Amino acid sequence: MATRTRRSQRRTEALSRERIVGAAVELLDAAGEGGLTFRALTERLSTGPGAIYWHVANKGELLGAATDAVVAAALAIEPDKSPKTPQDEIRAVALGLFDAIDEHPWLATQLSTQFSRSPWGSVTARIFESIGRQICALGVPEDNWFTATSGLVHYILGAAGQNAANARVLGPDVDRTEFLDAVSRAWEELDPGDYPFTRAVADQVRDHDDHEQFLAGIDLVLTGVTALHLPGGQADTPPAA
Amino acid sequence: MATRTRRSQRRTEALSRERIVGAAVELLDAAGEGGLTFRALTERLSTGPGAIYWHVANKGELLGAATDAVVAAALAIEPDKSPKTPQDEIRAVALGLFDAIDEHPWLATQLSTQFSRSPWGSVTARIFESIGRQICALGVPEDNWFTATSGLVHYILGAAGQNAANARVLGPDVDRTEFLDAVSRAWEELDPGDYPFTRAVADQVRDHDDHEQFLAGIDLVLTGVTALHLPGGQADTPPAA
DNA sequence: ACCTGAACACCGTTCAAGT
DNA sequence: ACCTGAACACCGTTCAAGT
Repeated sequence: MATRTRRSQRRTEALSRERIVGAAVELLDAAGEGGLTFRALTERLSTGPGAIYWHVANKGELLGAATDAVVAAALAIEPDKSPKTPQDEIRAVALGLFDAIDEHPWLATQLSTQFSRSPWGSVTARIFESIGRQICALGVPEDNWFTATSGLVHYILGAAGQNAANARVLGPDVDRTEFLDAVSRAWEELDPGDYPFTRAVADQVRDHDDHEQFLAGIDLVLTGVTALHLPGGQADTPPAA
Repeated sequence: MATRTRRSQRRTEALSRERIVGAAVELLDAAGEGGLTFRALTERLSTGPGAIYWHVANKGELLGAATDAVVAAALAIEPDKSPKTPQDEIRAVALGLFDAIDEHPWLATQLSTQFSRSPWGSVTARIFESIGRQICALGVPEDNWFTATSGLVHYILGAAGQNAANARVLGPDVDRTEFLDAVSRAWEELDPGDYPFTRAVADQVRDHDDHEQFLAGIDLVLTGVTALHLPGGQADTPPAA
């Protein structure tokens, strides 16, 4: 408690939507979803709630704007190292999102919510589009475009979100290997009768690299995507009888 | 407004954790995450907040218990029609979750949260385990068990969640095809320069069957899972150069 | 046009007190 | 052991009033 937040704000600096969104991101980063409060926001910006409501419709819109800002920055990084395969392009976008969610764990929930509330609005549309284009470039037949793209996006968001959540379960400074060790031990103590699989998989958790694990999942889905339209593989012909 | 909730409660019936969880599920179903309130709960059960806190530690625990109850019911349905392939088994579990989330949309957020907060606790562990066993039965090499299983689980939760959210975007009685039509049209009106892919995929959205689409995604991942360990396919050997 | 800040209707949670 | 209900510290949001 009594954590001094910076008072550096020149109170003369004009209030703007951007400044509000920036402060919102800072609060979310510092204390998660619960940290974004109109009281905290007014204190940090040294104004009253009315001032904020003049620039922003409500808390929901503010959350959306914060999400937009962070994701847009993450997707914009990519410079133009020209010759890349569609797979590499997909991995780059996926890793960009993975790292953004890792830095801003609140993004995971927010993106899922926003993605489902209005898929064609704002950021989520850009994510869908950028993955979709590569699916298309991969030579996937048009019938499978939608399935393949949304499959990938769901995996990316889900896996990245879980990783971020794992990272924050304990304090920010807990040793990663120490934490994974604890998880692994917890799994190993499960009832052997009820959880044989989870127990067997326990040490795979212990020493896995986050990025590697994440990319392995991407490749898994990509393998499925490309295998589907090879001779003998149709969407309606499941992988085995 | 002024929606009459049932007053049928015999006030003499003893308060119990089960009865509280049951009421919580009803409130969540009726009005979503925001509908679960200690005031609403006390009214429905005709008690005070103190009584509820005697049976339940806090709101988080109550949400967890509600999630547990609903998912356990969904996974328990499966009778023993004996001979099934692992794929069929996976599809059955996936569809069970899909339908449960469709009936109780709040489950999506809740499961993701719970899944990441403590993967080894309660329901999420059971989901992971039941999918994992089939992955194992599929002959996937042990190295890929964890990746394959969590990939599938993420897809299932993500896709089911999005479907449920879509279903509730408009009122519960809006025609499905009418809604999909609106989405499709919205996509078609996107900027052709920025969103060529999304526009191209717009009519695939218009006439898709939810279950079919969902299962196609499952098969896509399953194809990847099984293809990985065929001759020539290793986890570290991405689907194309 | 932009900002102030008191006020409103909520929320989760606690706790002395009852039975 | 189980329940009551007033009270506390918080929310998001509004709005008359100022500049």
